[in-house]
Amino acid sequence: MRRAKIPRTTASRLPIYLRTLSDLANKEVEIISSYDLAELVGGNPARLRKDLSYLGELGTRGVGYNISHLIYRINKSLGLTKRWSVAIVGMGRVGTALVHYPGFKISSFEIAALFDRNPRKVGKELGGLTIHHINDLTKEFSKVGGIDIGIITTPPSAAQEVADKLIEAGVKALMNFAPARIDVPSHVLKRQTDVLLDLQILSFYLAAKAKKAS
Amino acid sequence: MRRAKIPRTTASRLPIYLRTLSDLANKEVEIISSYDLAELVGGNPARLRKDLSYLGELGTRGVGYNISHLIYRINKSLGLTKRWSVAIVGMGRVGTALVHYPGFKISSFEIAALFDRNPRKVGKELGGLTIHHINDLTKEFSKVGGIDIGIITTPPSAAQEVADKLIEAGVKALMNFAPARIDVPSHVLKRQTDVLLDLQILSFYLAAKAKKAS
DNA sequence: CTATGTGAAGAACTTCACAGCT
DNA sequence: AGCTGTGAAGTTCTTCACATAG
Repeated sequence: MRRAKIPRTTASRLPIYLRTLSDLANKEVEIISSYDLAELVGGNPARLRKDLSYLGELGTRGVGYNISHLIYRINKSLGLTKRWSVAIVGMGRVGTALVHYPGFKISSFEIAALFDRNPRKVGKELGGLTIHHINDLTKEFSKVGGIDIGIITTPPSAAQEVADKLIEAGVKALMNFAPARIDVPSHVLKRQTDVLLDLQILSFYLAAKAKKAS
Repeated sequence: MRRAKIPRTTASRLPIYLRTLSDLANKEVEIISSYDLAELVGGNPARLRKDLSYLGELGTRGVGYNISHLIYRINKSLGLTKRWSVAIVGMGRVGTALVHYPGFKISSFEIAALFDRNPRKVGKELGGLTIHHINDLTKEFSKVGGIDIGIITTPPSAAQEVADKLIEAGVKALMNFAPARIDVPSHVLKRQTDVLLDLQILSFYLAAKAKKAS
């Protein structure tokens, strides 16, 4: 009865499907075919159907997919029916931008604690939360009943140290915005985000295209 | 004489190699083996060698790779020997954070123009640049001699409109930070960045692990 | 007749394992 | 002897094409 496990490539596309489907739901669309949805998300309809088939038989032959049902099932597969607690460390411009990111409000992710090393920032309020000192990480974590995900928005030089502290305090996953590689034990999940790396990939394709044209 | 074209997966790893190699160069390391470098970037040494082999025969058998030579060649393959002009549209928290991101200073990307729609922001200075009104996009572009890459940091509702304007003004690539899908003609490159999508992917693996443990 | 679900074919990527240089 | 470069094997992902269901 249990389905084969979801491939990594599929998992990374599910959030994109989810966003597009939510947009459609807001426009009161109820049903969509794999062809139309593939067009919207950019991809091949067969791949889309196969992706969705990993979650179960969600469509109706001859008709298409019921959007709200699809949203429900993707949410479930992504583990978004649970609420995840998030802590942000580093209240510079990036950390502050994250706190004010409106997307969080309607998401499954709840920003539950903020930290910084700078004594001038500690004690200040931001988005309804008080900024605490990094050294109080463990203490504050237990106050809010544990943190699932740590987001690192410190300067690169502090990233590894902060990662170690977050892991010691019990986070299960890290999202690193600092432009520095961090090492984590294998039981901790990690994702790295960096504008510069993304721009460099763009540059690669830009340069390739320029060369082909010449 | 010409090498086979570089696979997409390789292209997306080259920036990571580049960062690690630069760190090593700063520590005065001169030579590294595929084994040691693979360990640092996280990956299989054979894959690393194959990746690098697409750029040419860069190593010395029995010895390893010369780091500064490798940096030079990766830079070249990524098109980073050229300078790319970047415009940022949307001077909210994310746009502002980008302007102050120190990584740009030593990169091949030069922020050449800033735009916003809000009349209260237009005319202000930010990181040595004046913020212009979106309607002056084309005018300002020609002043700075053209823009290669447009970065969108507006609210989602404005993203498509801004994308259209940027493309009309001649950008060849877009990087979209707004949590909205944008449509671009096939001759324009596009990359999407969104914390929420990344967190949802993390959530998927977190949930999968939790299920396995139970 | 329409659109899904999916084996099977095909393409892309990874890893192995060893020949080939230094 | 040591480490790269790379065919070949192995794995994963994508796309095709059609049986199947409504």
